Amino acid sequence: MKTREKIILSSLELFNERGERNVTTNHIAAHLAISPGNLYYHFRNKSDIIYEIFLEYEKLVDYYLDIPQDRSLTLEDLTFYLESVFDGLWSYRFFHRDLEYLLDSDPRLRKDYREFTNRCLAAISQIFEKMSEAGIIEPQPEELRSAMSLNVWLVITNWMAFLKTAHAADEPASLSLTELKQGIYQVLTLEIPYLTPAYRERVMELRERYRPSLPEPSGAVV
Amino acid sequence: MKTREKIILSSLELFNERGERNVTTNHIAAHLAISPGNLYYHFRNKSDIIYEIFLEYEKLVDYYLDIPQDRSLTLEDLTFYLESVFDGLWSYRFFHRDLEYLLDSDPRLRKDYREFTNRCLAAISQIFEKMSEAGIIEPQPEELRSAMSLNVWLVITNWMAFLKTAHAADEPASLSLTELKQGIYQVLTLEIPYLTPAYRERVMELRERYRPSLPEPSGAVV
DNA sequence: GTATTATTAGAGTATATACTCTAGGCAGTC
DNA sequence: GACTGCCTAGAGTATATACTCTAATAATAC
Repeated sequence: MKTREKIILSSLELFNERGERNVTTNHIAAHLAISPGNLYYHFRNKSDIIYEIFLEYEKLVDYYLDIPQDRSLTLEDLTFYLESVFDGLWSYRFFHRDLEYLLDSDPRLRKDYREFTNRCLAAISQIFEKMSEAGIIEPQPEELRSAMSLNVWLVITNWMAFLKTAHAADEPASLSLTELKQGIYQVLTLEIPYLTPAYRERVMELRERYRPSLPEPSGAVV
Repeated sequence: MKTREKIILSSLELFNERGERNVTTNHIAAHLAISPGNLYYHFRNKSDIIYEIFLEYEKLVDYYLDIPQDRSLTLEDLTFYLESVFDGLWSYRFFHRDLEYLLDSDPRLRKDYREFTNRCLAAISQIFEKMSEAGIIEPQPEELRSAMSLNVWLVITNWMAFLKTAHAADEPASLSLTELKQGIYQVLTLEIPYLTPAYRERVMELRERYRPSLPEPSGAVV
């Protein structure tokens, strides 16, 4: 593997594990057993590494959220979208953690991320539309659909932060993909009241599959 | 005003403006025109300042979310809760921005914040319960109510990050309390399907008051 | 083989950051 | 007026961090 690629992979790994703020370029070089000079031969600065990682993340999610226009959606499609999005969140989980700082330090990233968000929101809205076409949920006025899509986005992008901060374990790193996917349970909760009678039961079963196992982080009230 | 108190106020101000990560103890001292030594006479370290600020934040929100047990809730109560919570978020807006890092660097804060989250979730759930008692929303099973409460929490705590990252303006600081309160619109969106016929119209009017003015940040799809 | 280009090592640097240390001022009190 | 306790100044420090520079090595082209 090329050094450049190795740098990206290692950076992602370290960022995910320890948080971008806690990972220096020297750490990355040390982790790869290469010299700092070598790292800076391949990347002008830390921001550039992060930007490259973002481009990969963006590509992945755009790929997942490519909604077929020639056919209607099935429940399997919905499951795929949800699973994929949370897989993506997991693989690039450092990103949302320090998002604001990252966008403040790189105007390029800020612009791209803003457009990325808008694409995601449009995709979510489109999924809702096609779900109502498919008779899974009741049709909703445009305005409501777009507000709902935004809520879905907020729940998805904030679910990990919630887990990490509300988690009972004291070790911050102890977070699994399984727990992350309980976010799907939360997203499906948003859709419950809009389900058609024809699909209600099947979606509720789907949702049940992601129910947090006890002790659930949200339930335990002190 | 005592120096100690001035340090807390100035720190909060600077943290909110520039983000905790971009504000050093030296900045704080300089901003107050006191010496670093003086600052460290009053606080052992930066974490201690942040912890004190959190205690104030916690106290404020706990005060806002003190649900009266001897009477039922009105729409005015609901409005008050929503307005207050977003006021609180605004006043301590630096906090959620760097939350994960802050909790990782201070176990005391991690523990307290976890309990704080649980209290908030319990309060939201209680508000839902009392709203159904008051005939504002239809009663829901415990399980659904708790999942909904969590979604409300996720939307509330992530709304500001969304604004800051999806905002069209390039200046990161250009965010107003008014925009922040459009989060109320999003929260009320969550409740729409559960409204009773008796209250539906009034709540929809309330929601309308917080509708984002065009160009709305979420709507403009690229 | 030789010239050229791409890659790498590793020491080094300017700056920043959290925090320390010592000396001293000032207000009250006897 | 000197003692005491609280507060403050400001120079200083150890460490970290992002990044640079030079020289050497490996790969490739001719």
